[in-house]
Amino acid sequence: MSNSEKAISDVEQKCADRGIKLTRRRKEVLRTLVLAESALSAYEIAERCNVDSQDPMPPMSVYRILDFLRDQQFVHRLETANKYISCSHLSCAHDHFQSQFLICNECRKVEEIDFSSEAFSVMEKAASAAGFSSISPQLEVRGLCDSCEIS
Amino acid sequence: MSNSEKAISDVEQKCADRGIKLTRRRKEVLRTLVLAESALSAYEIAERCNVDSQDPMPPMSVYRILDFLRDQQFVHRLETANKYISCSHLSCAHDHFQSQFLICNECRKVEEIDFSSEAFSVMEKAASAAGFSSISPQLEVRGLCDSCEIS
DNA sequence: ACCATCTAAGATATAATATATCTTTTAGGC
DNA sequence: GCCTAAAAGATATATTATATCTTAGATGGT
Repeated sequence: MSNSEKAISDVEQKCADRGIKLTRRRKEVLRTLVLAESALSAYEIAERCNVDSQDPMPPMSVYRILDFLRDQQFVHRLETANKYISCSHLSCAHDHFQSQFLICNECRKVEEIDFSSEAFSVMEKAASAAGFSSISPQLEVRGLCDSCEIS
Repeated sequence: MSNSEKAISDVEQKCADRGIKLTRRRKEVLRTLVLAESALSAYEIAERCNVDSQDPMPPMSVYRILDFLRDQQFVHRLETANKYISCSHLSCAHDHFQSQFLICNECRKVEEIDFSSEAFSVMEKAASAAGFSSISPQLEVRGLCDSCEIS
């Protein structure tokens, strides 16, 4: 089984465990994101679902389904890009509340990484000094990936 | 002179130094942002310019003017909010290439702060381990400001 | 198996944010 | 005053997103 199909069946299992349904439509959206080489907009997801498919996926359904998948942490929204990406931990057993993204400004490649807790606490300290707390663990950092840096 | 008017006249001076023009329209947009209690969308800026003004400011002009003001670092775009905010260093003599924002998820208050270079290098290290470099110094961190945290 | 109920999906309208492009006006240099 | 370049105006349209109402499908109780 491919990594992608494994991820999807792992999600299916998690849904069963949680007593929720990974319907055909939800699976279509999830699969599209798992197979995508980059983050996609909701309308791009709809388009891709509609290649080789009778029964078109309306963009509005994509939004509804993305809400569901995001609630379940199967999908993340990149706030700085207005795009969506599948979680890179679909097959992990543990919960992961952190999600830090590195986004290449050139080729739009996205890496989901885990900052050290040290890095996070440095941020929390800076925030707290400015009167902020309950800092969200989602962080989006833009830069250049190695291949784009060279060229 | 109020702080706001001082900021605007300092910008005027900087423009003169740089050989560029802070036109009446540009000043209107800048003043709106300097006076704003929070970040504003381009359309909100246009609306506010149009209160008590003959000669309406079209939203499309706001976008053009925002491009100019952002090029000059007088204004920043909050990528996670699709809104614009005046730079908090309008009256500073030094350049400031860093801009980190703390955004309150509750009341939308925004603080522009300077992370320590230590904090930044921790981030750079994590990024570099994942194959990213040339990390942008703009960072948007969401959380709760002190007053919203209490309530 | 039938119906009641609840959830998901479909359909439609419209809001909010943003870009592209072409024309007109304005400001400055000569 | 005239020419040029920059700024502003005007218009069309693309992109992202929310709201709402209706229909279909799955689930559970009897």
